[in-house]
Amino acid sequence: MKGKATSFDIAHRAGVSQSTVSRALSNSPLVNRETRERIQQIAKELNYKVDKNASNLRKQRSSTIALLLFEDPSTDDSQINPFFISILGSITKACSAANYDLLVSFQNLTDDWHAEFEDTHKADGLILLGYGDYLDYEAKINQLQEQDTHFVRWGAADPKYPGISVGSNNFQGGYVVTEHLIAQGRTRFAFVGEADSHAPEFLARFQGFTHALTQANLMDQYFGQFDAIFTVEAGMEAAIELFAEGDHPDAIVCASDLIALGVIQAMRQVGLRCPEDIAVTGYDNIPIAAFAEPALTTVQQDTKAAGGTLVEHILKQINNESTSDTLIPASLIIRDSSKPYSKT
Amino acid sequence: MKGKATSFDIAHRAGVSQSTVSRALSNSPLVNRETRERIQQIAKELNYKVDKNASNLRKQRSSTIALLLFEDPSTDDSQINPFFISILGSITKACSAANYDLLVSFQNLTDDWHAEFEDTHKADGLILLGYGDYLDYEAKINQLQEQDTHFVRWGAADPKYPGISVGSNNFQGGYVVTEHLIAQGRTRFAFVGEADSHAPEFLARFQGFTHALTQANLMDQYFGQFDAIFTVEAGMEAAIELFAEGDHPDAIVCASDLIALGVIQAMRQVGLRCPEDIAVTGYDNIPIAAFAEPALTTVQQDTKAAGGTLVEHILKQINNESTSDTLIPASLIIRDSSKPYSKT
DNA sequence: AGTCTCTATGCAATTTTATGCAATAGGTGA
DNA sequence: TCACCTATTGCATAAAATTGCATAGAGACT
Repeated sequence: MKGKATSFDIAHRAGVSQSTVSRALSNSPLVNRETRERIQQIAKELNYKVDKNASNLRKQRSSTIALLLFEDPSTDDSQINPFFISILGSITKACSAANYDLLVSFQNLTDDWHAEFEDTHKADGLILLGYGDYLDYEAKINQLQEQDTHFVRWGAADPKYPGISVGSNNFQGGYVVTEHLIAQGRTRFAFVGEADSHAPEFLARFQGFTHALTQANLMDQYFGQFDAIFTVEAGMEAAIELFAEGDHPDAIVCASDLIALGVIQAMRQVGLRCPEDIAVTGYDNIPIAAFAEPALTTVQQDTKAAGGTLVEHILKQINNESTSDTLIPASLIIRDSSKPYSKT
Repeated sequence: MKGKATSFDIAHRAGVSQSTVSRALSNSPLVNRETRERIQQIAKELNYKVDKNASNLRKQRSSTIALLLFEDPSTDDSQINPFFISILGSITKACSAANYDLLVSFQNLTDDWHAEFEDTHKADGLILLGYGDYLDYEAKINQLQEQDTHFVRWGAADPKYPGISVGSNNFQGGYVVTEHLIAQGRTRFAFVGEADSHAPEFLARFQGFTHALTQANLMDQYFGQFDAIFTVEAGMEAAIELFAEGDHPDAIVCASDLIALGVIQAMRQVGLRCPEDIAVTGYDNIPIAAFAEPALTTVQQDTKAAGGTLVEHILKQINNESTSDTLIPASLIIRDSSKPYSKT
């Protein structure tokens, strides 16, 4: 047999028309059960698979969604934020559960990605993943909206950007972990992590943090906030800067696990013990967190729900159902690094 | 304007035929420069993009490659092997550099993925990523070969499987790290990591390890090999088993960084110091390795070259050029966890 | 018997682009 | 002037599937 079999080949063998084959293979009730089974049998024998391009062209939909991952161009491939990886896993699974394919693209920011996927009919919708704030990001999001492209952003709802977003409740996460430390008897707090509009996630965690302190009347003992991007290295540097002040806090809330590990590393270098001298908490619950020394108290984002919700929202948009911004609750994971004084 | 513009719309505006538009947009020398520029100008104004499905259908190729990631189904989404993630990054970049799209799919092993992509014309070729040894894996690889599907496997060349493979030189990696430890004065070695056909990568590292020991005449002092899958937890458990023997080695070569971190953790629990009592090495150079306590000596696989080479091989196959198995050299990264006795 | 209904199937149009072949125009050389 | 060449453009078709509409045949009811 030359080349792949087409629906015409099957039609010929089954002695029916090609349209009947098409219907039979999509389990249409319009075709008699016996005929349908016979056709499906022949299709199996010939190893027939429907041609996605022809099918998509006719149907004017691709059953594919595109995942665009925006990363700080300064970080190299191996430095991809572990949280995004985890969410990528759950997105692929949610897609395949819905019988959608997934196109993945790491964007560098110069491309005209805004038209690259839906306009070409490569994908029916876009998932935008990454920490916001890029060159032209806002302008391109606006253009997506104008073009009626289906898209969902990962991140907090933000009036600056149009369209729907799905995000983790970073405010609540920052709040509960701080509340936990307060309950453990800590009183003098510092926060390590950028807390400005360039990193809205970190900012929200910081705001949850200060909200908890304010509620507990601990703002008068507040030690300060120290910038750090999401790496171990940045955490170490920030901690060194923090300790340079002579005095030190008794609890450090970090905006990510990697930062926390860096902070603990720096503490070890200056002879401070965790949690005896300073309790330290992270954020993300990366695989290593449970096995760090000490085991790291952290906040876990529900990546499974995140991926599933993102896909769900995109599918709803494709089907012209309405959606709205969604916040996914985060959960506190208590380990040794936040143990109270009394336990030492 | 209703719907997206097609090449007919442009033809109409430009007062030429649709075929001329098609040629002009692909920069064909068959069309007059002035006409071509006029057409491209109009296309830009109308925000026209070629319909990928129609184009693919006509051309009978998709300019897409599919990445199939096989993972142990027992691990959850967040446990994806960091090495694969890193390679994923370089694959996406290599693809976009070659103007190919990338479909990503995490396979559970029951699907008939072997026909799911190229037979449907969703992709022109397949990259198979993951540790081998799955249900029906061999049978399906054979079927791919029979169907003349273009594919490249990640992993060592293995006569059991047909087709081309690209892999990291794990034998050499295991060899150089062991050689390094020997040069540091270590003599009594243990290996932690599975070393059987279920984990061919680990096995090759182990074989490089024993080769170095044999060459240095240290096999009579060989302490033993202890099974562990690639997690921190498995490393801890293996180490506990190892220490249960009463005696201990002075160097432990681990099959992955996470295992090594688990081993160091277990050492700390039984009061053994690294590197003073036992030198420990990892494999993969994950982001945390440089900041572990002590900083971990490890072997780095060149993921950038890996992704690029995988893509290159697939593209060659698609263009009917010949390719052959490729081994990518690994490089040793020396840090504190392998310091010699004398330094203590 | 005539008509009506219902089911199953076939026919033909449609989706958009790429491309082999034909055609046209304008110029050149004999 | 005719034949021919070259450069450009248009025509028609093919790629493989989906789907609205038409219709054949069977059975039912009047």
